[in-house]
Amino acid sequence: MDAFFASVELLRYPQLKGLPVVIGGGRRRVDEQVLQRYPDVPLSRIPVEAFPLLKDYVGRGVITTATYPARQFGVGSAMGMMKAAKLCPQAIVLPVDFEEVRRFSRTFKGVIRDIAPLVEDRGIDEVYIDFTEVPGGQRDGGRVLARLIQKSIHEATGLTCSIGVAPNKLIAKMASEFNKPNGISIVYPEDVQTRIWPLPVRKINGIGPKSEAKLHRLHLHTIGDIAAQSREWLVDNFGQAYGHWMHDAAWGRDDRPVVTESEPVSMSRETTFDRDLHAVRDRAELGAIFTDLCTRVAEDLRRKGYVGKTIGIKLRYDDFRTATRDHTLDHFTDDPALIRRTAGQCLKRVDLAPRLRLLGVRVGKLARAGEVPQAAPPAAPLQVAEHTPDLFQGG
DNA sequence: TCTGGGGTCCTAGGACCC
DNA sequence: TCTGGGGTCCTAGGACCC
Repeated sequence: MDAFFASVELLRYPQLKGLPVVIGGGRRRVDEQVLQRYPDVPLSRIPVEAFPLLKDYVGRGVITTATYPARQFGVGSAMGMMKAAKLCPQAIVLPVDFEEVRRFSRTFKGVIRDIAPLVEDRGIDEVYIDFTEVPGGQRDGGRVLARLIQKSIHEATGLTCSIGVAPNKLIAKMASEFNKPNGISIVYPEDVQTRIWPLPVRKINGIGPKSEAKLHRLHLHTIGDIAAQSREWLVDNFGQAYGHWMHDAAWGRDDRPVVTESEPVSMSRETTFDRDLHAVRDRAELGAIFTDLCTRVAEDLRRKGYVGKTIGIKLRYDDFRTATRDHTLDHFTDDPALIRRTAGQCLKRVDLAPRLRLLGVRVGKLARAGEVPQAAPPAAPLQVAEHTPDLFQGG
């Protein structure tokens, strides 16, 4: 989907079309205060001047999506709001409305499944679609079906998307970016040398900032540069698994199937604080946040019908270092109190001297609630000795 | 003025078992 | 008396993706 989060907001506020708009930020919903000044005005009639600007933003958020006009200023996904404010202070800022975005996500995926049933979820705004057996899926290299999907999504949602059609997922993903927004791009196997090799290495889905930097140090900049290396050389420099994968990727080889169903591996909740907190000095505040995170993961588990065995915590220190600890129980649970107690024990195994900027709670080793061997004993006997208050509790 | 939140997968060492 | 070899699980960290 093209600039998905932003496009969803533009449906509500069409008066912002053509303007630089960024979506993102933390919990400071500046917009609500501003927009509440117009209680009886339809959303689409609220004057543009009333919307909050990036230059007035305060907080630790990052940008989730920027409209194309905003991107002209160099702002984009994952950029800190404060940095973006320097590049484009006049941009309008809106918070993420997850419920609304999820609603549109379900709608567009439903439209696609009605046309082509083999769909793999790739997050809220992306899917892989297997065209192979869809009637008409081969006409004009897939362009006819791609157009039909675009048209159907637009009719159902008013939103545009970009589609890449290729022999495999790896190339299709790259192709989908060739004609953004509202574009279609067909890449045939014989096009790899002319259309893929000139691209920067970072365009390969699976090469991130770290690998890019290492490739640059080795004087490899384009995908063609990687393809020119021997498999052995890549294995020597990047290890067995990654080296082989990189060689295949550079040659456009990818045999991963489109996976239509999958089970979750873990569920987690985490939060970055407005200001860094100290385990001792801000104990009460941290304790409340910690308990809330545990409660929310437990709610997520119950709502979705899962139980988990491994309870973990995640801390981020003021210098951005991350620490994780986890503990595997001998039975499955979705009990918030047990999650809280177990996570509390994990807390005792990390350094709590530096200030913290983030706290998270994770439950892994999931199983469907109905399919575990035996029901979790409600008052599971976590050893009495272990059941001493953790740092965020008591007193 | 740094850098969200929710995920997956991989690696590597150690425990433990046969 | 000198250290096998394979497998699985647990834990911590990290790369990467949307």
